[in-house]
Amino acid sequence: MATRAEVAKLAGVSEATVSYVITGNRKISIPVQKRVQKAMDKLGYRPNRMAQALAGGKSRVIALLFPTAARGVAHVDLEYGLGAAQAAQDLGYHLVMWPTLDRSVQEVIATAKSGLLDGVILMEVALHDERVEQLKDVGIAVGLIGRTATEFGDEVFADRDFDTAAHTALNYIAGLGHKEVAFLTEKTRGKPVVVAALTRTKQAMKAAGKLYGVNVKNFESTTDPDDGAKLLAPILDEIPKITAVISLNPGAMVGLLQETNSRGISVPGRLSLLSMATPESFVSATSPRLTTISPPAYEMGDSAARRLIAHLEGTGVENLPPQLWAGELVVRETTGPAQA
Amino acid sequence: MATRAEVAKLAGVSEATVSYVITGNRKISIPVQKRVQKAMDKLGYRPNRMAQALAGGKSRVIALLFPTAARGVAHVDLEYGLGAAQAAQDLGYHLVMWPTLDRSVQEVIATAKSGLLDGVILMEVALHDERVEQLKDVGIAVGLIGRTATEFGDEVFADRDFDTAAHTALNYIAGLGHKEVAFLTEKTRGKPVVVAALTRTKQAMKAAGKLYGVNVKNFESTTDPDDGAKLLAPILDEIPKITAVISLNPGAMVGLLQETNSRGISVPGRLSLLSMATPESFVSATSPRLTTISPPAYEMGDSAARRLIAHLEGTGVENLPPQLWAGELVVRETTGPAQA
DNA sequence: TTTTGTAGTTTACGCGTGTCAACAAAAAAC
DNA sequence: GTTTTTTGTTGACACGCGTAAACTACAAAA
Repeated sequence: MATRAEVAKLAGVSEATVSYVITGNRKISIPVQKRVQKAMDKLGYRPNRMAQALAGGKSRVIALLFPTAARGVAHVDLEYGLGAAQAAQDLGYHLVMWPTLDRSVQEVIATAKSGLLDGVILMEVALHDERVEQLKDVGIAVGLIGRTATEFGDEVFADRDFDTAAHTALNYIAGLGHKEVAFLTEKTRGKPVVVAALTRTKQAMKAAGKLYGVNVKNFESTTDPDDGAKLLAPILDEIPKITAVISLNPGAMVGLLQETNSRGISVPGRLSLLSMATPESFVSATSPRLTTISPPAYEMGDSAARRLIAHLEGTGVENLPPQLWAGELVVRETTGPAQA
Repeated sequence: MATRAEVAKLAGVSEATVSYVITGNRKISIPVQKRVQKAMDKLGYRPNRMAQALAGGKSRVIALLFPTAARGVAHVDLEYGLGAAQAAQDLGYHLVMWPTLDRSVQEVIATAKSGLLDGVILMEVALHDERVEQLKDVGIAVGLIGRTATEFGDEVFADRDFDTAAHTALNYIAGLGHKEVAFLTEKTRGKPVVVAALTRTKQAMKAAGKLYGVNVKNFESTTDPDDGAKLLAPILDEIPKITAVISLNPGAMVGLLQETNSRGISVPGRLSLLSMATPESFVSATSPRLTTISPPAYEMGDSAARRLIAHLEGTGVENLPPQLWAGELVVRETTGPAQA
């Protein structure tokens, strides 16, 4: 653990010069730069991050909040996290995992005030998310995976492109001849948190339905597969002409799929199923395998982290990955032409 | 962001006294303690973690390595992470997510030398895992989820209790009258990393098989469900008397299950299926739902983190959660009596 | 009264860095 | 040749805390 002083002595320069070589905040002549670089290499020098953070007032650490209560923690959250963590590392930052049971940000704020955190990434964002205000009020930078009601502006976020996703879904479904479609969404258990994604998708589906001449009827369920299974009968009873189900609720969707199996309802013969939020790893377990339009979670995590860090560093928004992601339609075995 | 100096002035004591009140490393009279406490509360004081780390030589930050290459990152890894992160928070530590593509620890070592990391938790541990030596050689504390070949000693780890798991599995299976069992394990794609869990489970299954009078025949597959599906025919051809499959390979298991569905092989009539490593969230997608003995990943992450931190702080190993976890047998729909 | 002891508190410094203001040397302008 | 400007480098200090060593006050022992 060599220090700056040792590097300076070995290179025959002052400590300040070593610092400026590292940060590039002052012009240093090429020969001196080389001497310093050589000395650093020889000593295996790495600046002490704690000292950097203390002197510079920035820790270059961000936190990713995992809300563990409302609907549990899904595999998709892990992908967000891995994408964000990898991006952070690429940019010289680090990402700490921050599980929260109750969506409270008190501890996060305290930790940020203690200098450990420069910023926070939130998931499962509500349309009116008080966490965002609370954090911004005390001067903590916030990045979102998802988005509040605020229109673009200077918000730092990565989110699904709900409009495009809905259009892709209904264009595909309408193309197969389906006219009556059930749209399966989530009902939060316990504390009601209206996630922004839900509202936005509902709106987008409504609009896209009109555009493609498809009747979209909304159904709700918890994320418990058993609840999804119980929904099959009501859906078919209420509107017998329904020939397709599009779901934003992966848990309920697999339950519903299982129920079709056990009741001998042909998929995709009688009913086509399209999931808008099922992670790749999950699909392999379903049979028949679900047709999906899933958001690229890893890339969204990456984008959110890069945007937050760009915001922290005050660098521009050029060369950043996209803000909105529609996700690709992957046709598998649960969708087909509507019955005549 | 009040500082120690302000607290000291408000309380009418020296800065050192404030420090000692916080750390408890010197005896301070009760009245003074109360004055200081009151001053801290009034100012909303939080010690600056960067300064603490710099002065104290400890960052109280640990990293969790996510190996993203060999078999991808599974949901179980997220649970390890959440358990470890929560434990860390409870103990005043923080856990950074550290994805690694190639199992290299060079960057981790560099970061630890820079003072940001006090220790590291490794997953997917090999019997002879060079990462452990590399880290320990440079004085970085290591905790394991899993375990190397080293017998207990002073190793810091949480691992599955393979013997108990194997006994539970075979006791249950033998009790159903099965005599010939296929044991389905993982074949690493690409770089061959022999994960310790694999070796240990094989041994345990062998021993337990003898004990319960069950013939256990080993089969290998990648974690790709399609590969698992392809294994059904060979298994039934090679040893027609096989009536049960026990799997350590969740991916292959779901593929195999799907293959029984599509080939009309009755589960559990003709073949019973028992998975030893399928996360809860995954099970809900399978139909019929898999009987499992799964390790409690959250608790194992918790245990590993607590043990690593206890090691770092030099506190004893009393009051720590268990080191070995067998996991509970959850009987669902894929196991039943052996055919006569 | 002096000495010894002890509990409680403070002084003083180090941890390793970022960066401002000052400075020397070289180049440019006059 | 002198003054001004530019370029490159450095000394000095601040960041906020932990802690060893010194010190004070006061009680107990001699």
